[in-house]
Amino acid sequence: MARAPNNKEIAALLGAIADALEIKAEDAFRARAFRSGARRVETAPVDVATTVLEGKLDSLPGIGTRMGNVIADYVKTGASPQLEEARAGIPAGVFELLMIQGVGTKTASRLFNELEIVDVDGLEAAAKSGRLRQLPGMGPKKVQRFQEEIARLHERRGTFRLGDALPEMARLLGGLEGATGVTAISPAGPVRRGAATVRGIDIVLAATDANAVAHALGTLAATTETTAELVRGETAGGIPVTLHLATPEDFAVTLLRQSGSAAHLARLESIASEQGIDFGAAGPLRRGAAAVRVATEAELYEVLGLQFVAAELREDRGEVEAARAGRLPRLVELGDLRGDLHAHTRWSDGAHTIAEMAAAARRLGHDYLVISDHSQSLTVAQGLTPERLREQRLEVEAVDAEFADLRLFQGTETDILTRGGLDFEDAELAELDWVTASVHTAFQQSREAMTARMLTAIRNPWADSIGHPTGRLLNAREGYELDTDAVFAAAAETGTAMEINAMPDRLDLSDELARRAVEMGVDIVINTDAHAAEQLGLLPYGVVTARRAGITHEQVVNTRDVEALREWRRARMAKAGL
DNA sequence: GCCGTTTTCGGCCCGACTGTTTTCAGTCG
Repeated sequence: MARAPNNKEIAALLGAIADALEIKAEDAFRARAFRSGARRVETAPVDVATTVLEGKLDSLPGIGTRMGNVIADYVKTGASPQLEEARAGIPAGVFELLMIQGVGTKTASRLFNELEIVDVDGLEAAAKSGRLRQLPGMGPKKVQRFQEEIARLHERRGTFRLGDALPEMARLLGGLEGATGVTAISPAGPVRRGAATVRGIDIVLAATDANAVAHALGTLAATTETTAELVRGETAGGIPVTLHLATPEDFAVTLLRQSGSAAHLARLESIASEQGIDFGAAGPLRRGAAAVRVATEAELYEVLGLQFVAAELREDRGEVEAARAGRLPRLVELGDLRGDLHAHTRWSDGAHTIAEMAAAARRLGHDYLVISDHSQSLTVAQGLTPERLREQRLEVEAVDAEFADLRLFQGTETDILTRGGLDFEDAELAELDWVTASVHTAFQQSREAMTARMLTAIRNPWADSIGHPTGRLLNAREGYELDTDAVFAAAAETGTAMEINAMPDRLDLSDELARRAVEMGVDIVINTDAHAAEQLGLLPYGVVTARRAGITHEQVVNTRDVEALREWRRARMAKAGL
């Protein structure tokens, strides 16, 4: 590991050891110690790697000498002999079973020990054959749920989150741009379009020498194939990489072709053919025998009689028609955002202090930052009681006074309770500058119950916005069942904003739901939900999602400056009768 | 494995929810 693992990664290690120990079921208390250690590390108010290396274990309750050594080994070498030891004797596929929602270590252990199931495929077969029902406690609903979950697992096999692919893309671009003979380089494919999950990384290069490019890629990733037109490889994290080579003359058209999507390109092709232009599979566009040369993608769209279509829009969701009619809007850009309305601190489950978060927001050039820690019902995140909320206000005000050019506001990310109530009294909410309301519990409620719960929250006059409205975790958990149209209709009526949560493991609202929301007249907020200072820098993921939804800066509440933001809120409250 | 001692062992233990039960086991945030 090039850099020291962060708390989340260390927590994942301790959790993985706990998994292995629980599956072995030899010493439940030892397993529990690792489990609680993982939890403590995840919510530790300090950088655990540093703390352990400095020998300051005393400041980490639940982490003793032995677990300290586990962490130290991992931090120093990037590997964990203790994890290997704990896993010894259990097939790797058994741990894959834990990725299925509803399968914990107890079930995985029984599947392995009693049914000799060693991987997801084995579980699928046992579910299908009915053999699974032999296990006591394994009723029809569980079997059906497992089958649904396995189907989802198959779907996302080979897909990677944008949050994992984009940093790799940036690293590759940096390493390739100086390679011999490379005169132009650009991101392409679904990563360029900002898709929430992708199957690979595509890059287009104007380059003369495929072998030189392959050599350069070899220093950055494992190269697997080289031809005159492309070089393939795979990153250390297993993400397939394709480098598409073009001549300098054909760079723009190759970039367009390799940026996709297939559906968007098919629409362009048919427009081109109306004009007697052959799109072709490679090389320049042709009109009859003559090559149609274009220097940029913008020129290419112009030749076709279209406005330039931003890469994020190229999904054939009406953008071609809009481009033809000259109706494409100017999409929201990162530079339009003036602040972040959703961030956590050590007061609940964040890693940094209010002052550290404020300093990071200032470095990003934000005009304002809302401190929005969890509310008391979320005990696992050390949510704030009304008393602690009042105490926190003093600290927010004190830190705010230290920053001349950043306004610090106190908000909350209040839980939406199971019946839709918020986790603070009206009088307490009235003291806050911004209220985000989010669902964190009882995800399994029926569609009707969840929709009613959400509508109640939206109609609460104190709720300014709904955080991560569907609760999805990319490649990990489906969102809860929800009638999103009913939710958006209510939000449009009350003026409650819907969040595009920029956390790369959420991107919630999705691009498609965000598009639907603005069509229905809902205002959008783009927030990071940062739990650490560096995560305040994740706003671009939210912006790209908003752009895919065709959203403009007017539709995003936090493109407003402090005064206009206050005005937006006053207007919303007035409408709510406050 | 951690902790706190009645100081080197013995106790440790989230709560809501679901599905399968008929009083509870397992999962999960």
